[in-house]
Amino acid sequence: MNPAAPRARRPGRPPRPDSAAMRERLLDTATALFAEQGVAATTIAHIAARAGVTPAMVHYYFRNRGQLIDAVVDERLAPVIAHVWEPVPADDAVTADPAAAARECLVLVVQRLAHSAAQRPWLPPLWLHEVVNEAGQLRERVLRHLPAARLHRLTALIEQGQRQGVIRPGVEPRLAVLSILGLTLLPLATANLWRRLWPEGARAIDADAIAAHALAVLAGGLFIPHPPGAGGSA
Amino acid sequence: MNPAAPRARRPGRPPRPDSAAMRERLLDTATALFAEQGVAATTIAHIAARAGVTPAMVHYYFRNRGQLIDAVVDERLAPVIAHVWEPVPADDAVTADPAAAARECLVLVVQRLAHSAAQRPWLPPLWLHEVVNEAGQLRERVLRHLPAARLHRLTALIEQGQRQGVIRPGVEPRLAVLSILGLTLLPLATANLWRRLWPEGARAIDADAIAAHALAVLAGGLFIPHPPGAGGSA
Amino acid sequence: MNPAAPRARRPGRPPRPDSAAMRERLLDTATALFAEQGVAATTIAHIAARAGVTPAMVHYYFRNRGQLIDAVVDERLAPVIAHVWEPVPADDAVTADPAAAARECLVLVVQRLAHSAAQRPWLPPLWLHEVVNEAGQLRERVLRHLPAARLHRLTALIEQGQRQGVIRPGVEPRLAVLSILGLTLLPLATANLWRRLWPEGARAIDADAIAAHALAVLAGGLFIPHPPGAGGSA
Amino acid sequence: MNPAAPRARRPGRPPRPDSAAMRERLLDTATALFAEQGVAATTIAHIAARAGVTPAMVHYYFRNRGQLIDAVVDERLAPVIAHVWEPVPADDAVTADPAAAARECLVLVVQRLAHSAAQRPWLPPLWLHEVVNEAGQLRERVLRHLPAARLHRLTALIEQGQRQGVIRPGVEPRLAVLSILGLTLLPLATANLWRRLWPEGARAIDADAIAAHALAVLAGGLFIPHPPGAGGSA
DNA sequence: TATGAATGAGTCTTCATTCAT
DNA sequence: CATGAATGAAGACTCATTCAT
Repeated sequence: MNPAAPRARRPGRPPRPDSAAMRERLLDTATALFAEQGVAATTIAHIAARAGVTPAMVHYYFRNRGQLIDAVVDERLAPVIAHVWEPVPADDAVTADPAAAARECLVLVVQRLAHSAAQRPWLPPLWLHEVVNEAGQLRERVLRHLPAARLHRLTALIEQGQRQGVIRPGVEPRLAVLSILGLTLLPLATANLWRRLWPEGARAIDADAIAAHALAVLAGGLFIPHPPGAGGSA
Repeated sequence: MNPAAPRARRPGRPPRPDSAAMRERLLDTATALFAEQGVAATTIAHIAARAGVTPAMVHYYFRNRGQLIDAVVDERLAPVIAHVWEPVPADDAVTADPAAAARECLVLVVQRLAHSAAQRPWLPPLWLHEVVNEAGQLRERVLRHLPAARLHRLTALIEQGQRQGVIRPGVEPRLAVLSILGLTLLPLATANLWRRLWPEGARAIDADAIAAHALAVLAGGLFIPHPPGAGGSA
Repeated sequence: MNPAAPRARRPGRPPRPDSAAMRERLLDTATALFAEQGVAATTIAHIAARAGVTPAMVHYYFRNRGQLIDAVVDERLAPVIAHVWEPVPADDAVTADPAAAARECLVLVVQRLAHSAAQRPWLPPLWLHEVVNEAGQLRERVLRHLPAARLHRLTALIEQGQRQGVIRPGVEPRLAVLSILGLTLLPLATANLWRRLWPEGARAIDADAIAAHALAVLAGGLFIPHPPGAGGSA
Repeated sequence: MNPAAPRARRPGRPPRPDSAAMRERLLDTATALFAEQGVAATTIAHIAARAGVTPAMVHYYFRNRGQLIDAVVDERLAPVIAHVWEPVPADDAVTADPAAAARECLVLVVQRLAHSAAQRPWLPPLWLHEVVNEAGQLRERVLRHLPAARLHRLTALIEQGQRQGVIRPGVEPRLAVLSILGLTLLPLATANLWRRLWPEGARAIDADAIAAHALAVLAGGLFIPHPPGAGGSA
């Protein structure tokens, strides 16, 4: 992350900056721009300009636009996805207390998500872009990297907990995963947008705060049940 | 060099009825395509082709790309935004039971959101696009239409409720609005994407189901507090 | 053929020169350049420049390079091919004197070929290019326009004549068609090249001379049989 | 600014044996590709790829594209041209029977041509390409290697024969050379193209067959003069 | 009201070529 | 001897926009 260094060189001819490093740099630049502007709106020339190289060089490292996008997915997005969902077991082992297991996964996933996003500012916007945009250029490529087994597992845990009566009946288990994403990625992606709506002086809302809020809502909702006897919600 | 001048219609007199209908048609087409493909990826030619007219005609009705986008925001997005948040009072009147008021607003907003989205499939994707995309072409224009006062009001209600001890302490009031959006728009926008992940036969997840789930989570979280009377969650 | 006219206009904005005429002009220009430089070496920009328009306009009339090439084949080459070979009957009717019929066809075809080439200087080079170049960009497209039935017919006539003993035994009927082309197109295509090899003052070799020479050779070869009555040659 | 200077090998000393072999290999590859695809359509990268080396290496052996083309002409085409026309004497010695001399040359030239082409499949297409293409990249370079004296000599022989009344009057002496080329190179270059037009089973037309046919036509034309007393042809 | 014709600017991509190693 | 890295120039093609009709 020392963007100045490579460019501070004499205009003449910079020393060969170790090919692999250049590749990584281009990949970082592309990922960041994809997140900032959207994939469709990001041209090769943009990426090259920000990385301080010629457009032809981007083609030199990534034969064409499609392969550049592939590389971003495979080498940037996929690893994070794998990391975030890793706490959810992929197998179908029977569990005595599925709700407890689910809650545990949930906490870890949300924390990893928030942590990853804090380090990789491109993650939330890029994800929302692709999850959302029907014609998103990363969508199909990202889908191949979704840990379907783990997502199913988490859904199943919640379903079982619901049958045991420890997961709220109004909850739709299949939406649980989306709720996690919605409660974390959307705030993370728009943090500096919504900040405008509140007085500047206010305490900032960082990734930890977002994770805490998401976990609080997921765990117990916004409202505290009416003291004695009263049920939960609408 | 004021390119609009020579052919500008006088502002008062709208084109004849047919013409107005055509305008609406183009606007609908543009909105739909923006939602499907993203604004950046949608060309004037696309819109014209789908509407069965020439590209030149799109320019005839909307002097240029920018004004077309403006029109989409002003005449399609803005009204829905206004409608959805209308249940939240814009004034700062003091309320005895802010949490109850918040809960009421919340229910209505989520329902209106789900209902609007059910009728306007372009709403969720378009919204997520703009909220998210740092350089989204609708972003700034949409921001001008956000009912800041109402959003502040809802936030304030929750804040007050929290001070009264009836809103869960872990909750960050300023994220409440985002939680609403995240729990509804994300599932709505990706309904047919996530559907792929679950067996086909399963009960479909429609707008009502999404609203119900969102409300359940917002109201009481996923989990039912263990022993009767005991506190909520972590 | 008044290339100056359309371009003599004020640089400002030429009147709309009747779209169909413009298309023809571009087609002519493309055909000429293809013949002069080869298809592969002719860029859209070349064509546009020579026609005095912008490259974008060539794309306006011919969606892309492929369709431009198609148009050249379909609207320029194909008609000439059809015209040249029209004298050869396409059917398989039995003929009493096949050699006489063949000779008749041959004369007409060579004359039409020479005549067409005289009017369309692009014909010989373009043809040789495509017939020859294994990867010629017109090749496959031209092949679809070859009057296979007529070519077969001419071959058959010569074969029959050969069986009757009135066509020289050394002749390979299937090469007859190629001999026609070789004896006419090659000289036609290279007229101004070979001209350099001979003194300038000499009598020019025009299309008629080439046709006459080709017919003489085809009919009786270069040499006159030695003694009256004796056989032909080696 | 003489880019060649810094690395130019001294002209005298060739690189070591291996290196010379590589040069030959590259030359062969280039020649073959030029014939297959045309010079304009053949990139350095193509040549390198087929030869299994890097594009940079092609530049290493042939400073630039132009010199590679020069080498192809000088080291591949020129020797064949010289060999083919060698039977025609270059001097202007007086001959008693010019027609007989011409016929002798003709037979040898056609045979050498066919034989050379059989061994070097690139010869006919490459030749036709260059002879034909007004802007052919080999044209000017090949012209310098044409044995003008010999071609003139052959033309002169035929002219003399014609004055002696033993060469058919319809024949144009200056087209004789072209007739030779047209009757051999065109069939040779398009053998496998025209093959498609005839039933697969038929006897193949190889270089010998083409030579025989060409000689038959050149010697006596297609048709056998009408038996008694009759003159030649049309 | 509507559109066909036309274009400048910009996109992705390829290619010949150079140079340090 | 050989090549990976890098680039300027150019090619095909697209697009928003204009304008005369």
